[in-house]
Amino acid sequence: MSLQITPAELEVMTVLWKRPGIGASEIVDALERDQDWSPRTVKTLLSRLVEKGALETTADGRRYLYRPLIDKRDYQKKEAGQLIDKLFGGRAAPLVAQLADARGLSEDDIEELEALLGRLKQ
Amino acid sequence: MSLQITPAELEVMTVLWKRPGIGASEIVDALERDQDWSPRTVKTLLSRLVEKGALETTADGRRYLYRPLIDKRDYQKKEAGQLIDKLFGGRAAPLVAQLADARGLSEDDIEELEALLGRLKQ
DNA sequence: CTATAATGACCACATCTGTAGTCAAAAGGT
DNA sequence: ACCTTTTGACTACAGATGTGGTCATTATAG
Repeated sequence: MSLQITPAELEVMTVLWKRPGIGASEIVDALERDQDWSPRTVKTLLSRLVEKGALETTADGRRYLYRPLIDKRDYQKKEAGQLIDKLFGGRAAPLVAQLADARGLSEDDIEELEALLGRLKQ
Repeated sequence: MSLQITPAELEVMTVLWKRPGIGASEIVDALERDQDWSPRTVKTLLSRLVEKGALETTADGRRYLYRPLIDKRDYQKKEAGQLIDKLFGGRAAPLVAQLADARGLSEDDIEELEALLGRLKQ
């Protein structure tokens, strides 16, 4: 069940998580700003994602509309879990410590985390 | 400068971060418990890591001792940063929220995070 | 209607990764 | 002094990945 999504494919998923149900050309446009990919490349990534079961297509005239079949939150959870297991001994706190050290936490981050911790303590 | 370390290679790095300066056979032994790799496979990973500049070797008689050239903390920071940039819009708080949701935070985690936040607020 | 543009299907290809085999030199047991 | 074992060097090879081309069909602008 753990379909492997490569970094390049993730860029495509990110676009579709934001705007599910768009066609290939819109995806190409959306990616043009960040990536320097030919439309062919994006098409290939789309095909592979469909093949993998990460996207579904619905016909819309002569073209397809694409929609994610995997949930963004689920994917985030899986990736975050893998990271802390592989690199942080399965503990969340050291991860946050490294992040704080590497790039600092904004006031907002700190507040948000405090609120989160408050909620977790019931 | 951003030398790419693959998941398999990371297993080797993890052993060497824990016990820098050991030889190939010790590394093979250490990995035998978790991975099911032939000694040949481990050797290949070691060669590639040396080639990439992630490890250095020092001769010890007819064999090599291996030592990490990249710092574990730096690597952790880089990976954590990449994860939140790619998947969490660069914000730490949502990452922690997902982790909490996916696997829960222990009492210890919560305490540690609170202490960390306290320190960050000066 | 006809030339052009857009779209999907299929194909190509170098590099990276996982996973190991072969070989030769050196070290050690007997 | 040999045979075996250990170790490093070199080689192999399939599948994944990044990157993009060709072709045929269909829609669209004149």
